[in-house]
Amino acid sequence: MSTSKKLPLNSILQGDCIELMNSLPEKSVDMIFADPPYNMQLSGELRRPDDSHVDAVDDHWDQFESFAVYDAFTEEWLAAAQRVLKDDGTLWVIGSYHNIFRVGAKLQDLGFWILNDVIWRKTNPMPNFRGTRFTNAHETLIWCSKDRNAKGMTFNYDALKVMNDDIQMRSDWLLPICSGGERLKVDGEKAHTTQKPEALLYRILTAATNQGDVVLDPFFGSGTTGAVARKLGRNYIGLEREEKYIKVAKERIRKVQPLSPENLEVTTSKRQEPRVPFGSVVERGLLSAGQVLFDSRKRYRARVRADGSLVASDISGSIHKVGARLQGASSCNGWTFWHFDAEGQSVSIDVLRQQVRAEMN
Amino acid sequence: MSTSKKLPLNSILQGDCIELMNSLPEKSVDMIFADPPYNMQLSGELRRPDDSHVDAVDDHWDQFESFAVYDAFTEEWLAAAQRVLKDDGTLWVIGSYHNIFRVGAKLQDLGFWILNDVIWRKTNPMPNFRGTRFTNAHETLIWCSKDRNAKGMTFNYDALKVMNDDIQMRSDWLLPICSGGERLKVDGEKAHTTQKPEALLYRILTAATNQGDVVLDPFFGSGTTGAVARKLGRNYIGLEREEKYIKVAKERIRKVQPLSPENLEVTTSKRQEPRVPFGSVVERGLLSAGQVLFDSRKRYRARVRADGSLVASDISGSIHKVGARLQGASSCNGWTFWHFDAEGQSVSIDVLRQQVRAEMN
DNA sequence: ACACGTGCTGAATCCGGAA
DNA sequence: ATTCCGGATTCAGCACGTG
Repeated sequence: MSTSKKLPLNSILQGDCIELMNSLPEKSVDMIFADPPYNMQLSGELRRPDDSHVDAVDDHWDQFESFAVYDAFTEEWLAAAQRVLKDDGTLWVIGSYHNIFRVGAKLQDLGFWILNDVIWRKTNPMPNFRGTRFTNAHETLIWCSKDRNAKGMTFNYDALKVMNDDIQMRSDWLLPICSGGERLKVDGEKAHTTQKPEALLYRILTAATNQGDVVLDPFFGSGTTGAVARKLGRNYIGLEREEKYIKVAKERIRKVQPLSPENLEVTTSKRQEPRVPFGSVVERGLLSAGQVLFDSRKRYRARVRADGSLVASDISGSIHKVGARLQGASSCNGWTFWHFDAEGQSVSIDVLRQQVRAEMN
Repeated sequence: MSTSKKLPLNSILQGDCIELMNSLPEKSVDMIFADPPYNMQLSGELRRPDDSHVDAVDDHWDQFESFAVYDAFTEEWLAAAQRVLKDDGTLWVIGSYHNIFRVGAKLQDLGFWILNDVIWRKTNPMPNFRGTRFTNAHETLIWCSKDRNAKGMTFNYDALKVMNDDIQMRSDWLLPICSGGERLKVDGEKAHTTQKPEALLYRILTAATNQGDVVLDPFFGSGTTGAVARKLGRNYIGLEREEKYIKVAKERIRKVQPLSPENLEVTTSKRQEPRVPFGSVVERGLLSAGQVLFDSRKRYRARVRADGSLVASDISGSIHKVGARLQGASSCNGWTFWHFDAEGQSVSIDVLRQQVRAEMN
């Protein structure tokens, strides 16, 4: 399967994603994250109860003549994706009820093998303003391997478990939508109508790739995949048709500070009986990997890693475990033991736990 | 459209659901809940970490030769369902990633119009024993109308909102799986491998049907739909091939104590209250022509004319139109916008509407 | 500095009956 | 089938301005 073509790592290629994927060497990428057009079929405008206007996704790239046209498009890009994927690679697709059933059926038809469907539950979805439906509060992701018999796909089970309070990570993920400072703007307007939150890609890349892996995003848009890939020490290849999105994405990714390799080490195998409800704080960016924690008397120090584990000299593990080991104690409540520096102030990480709980209600 | 056939209300018909649906009069049922075979493609047996055997769904009725066979089956039962459904009826289907994408695509192809997809999040899902996937912690439901232009579907928005602490019900529902005393047993073994929890049907029937409605379940199984329908004062029709399930279901439903009608009344929408024209308020002398109305902040004024229209400077028209025009809004609820002076107190004219309604019954 | 209120916004298939 | 119009309808998060 070797090929003379070299992969255009950490760059964005402009053009049609199907042609571009077909121009890349086959079996060359470790993971594909795809956020294709949803083919929303909106009719008329929508207003909030306060009579303000809802800025809908009515971009030309989301318009298809019929299901048949959308299906043909879906089949083409999925087939191209299957070709460039390594035999042990995986594909992630995100969508809503408008398109995800069609995408899911088509990828099964092509021989992809579904590993999980994952629900992104939004903490802050747009309500149903007319009171005629349930709040459309989630989107669906499909995670699949190249075919039924594929082996060796990356799944960092233990890292995800640590990120989730030492409980096996479920198929429903609660995360906020992309808003506030994270939302890219150009001249005060949304740079892209459907920018995804970095926390979502953070979890996906942590779960299904390793350092140095190649991640392809055929619908690159504002470049969330690239930004998170760079932060997490993965290589990205972005495909995008529109010049304006490429410009925004390049600028965005340039500003990303990659985490250092030692902070990217995640829990790989059986851990030593830890109790860790700390991963979501890191995932949500309330603390970042590399941050140094210390106890209230500043006798001990430890460093945060990407999966929410701590490292101090030759010890690593959950916030509880490391706290206990350092003190020579049999147990320790890491939440109250560890502190971080916030503008000169020593603040307990328990404050962050409150914050996450508040968000999760 | 009329037919001489009478509906077999509150009974279970034995046989093939497609034939049976086609034998029922068309446009005759208000809602269909369908829990079709998931077509799980299991290979080999599954064991827990303690080496105990997992009792998997390996029933003969869940086996299909290929996606094509499953799709053909899906198309047939969906088409039959579409036929028996009233024009303002809705269909609910539940499935997992094994089948739901195929079902969703097919129902879109048949012209059903998706209203929501709903995620049933399980509080107590079976873990992934191998540590190779995310915990498969949810199932997906699709709620759809008969076609894109369907109108008048039942959705008890206000009732659901009250059920959810006065916050609009979201598309993700957290409910336990069916276990414990609710789980039907025969000779100590599960009576049916995929029995659904009554709480799930309770929410669905409360949301999308009214008392006295006819609910059809083409894959009746152990009869959860029938049990909850009876409890909630809905009529059910169950279709089931297997004698053993019918026996269990009949016995189960017989034991159900229906709730009394007054306990079944749910919060209703303002939309369902009788319309009162503003003119009748004037007609009845609750307000008289010449009276001056104003908004709550007293920024706008208008005068009532004899026919129930308002005048403000050069604008005249209904209470709604004048309110909208004055504010520069696209619409306005005149009933809540306008106030009048009653002995120094500012009173909403909506009070007068209530008065008329009270007099009307 | 901190509390509080106001305003804006987010992948949305978002009304129904009478004329 | 199309138009008109009465009148019902929103949650969480963040930015910003005021006290």
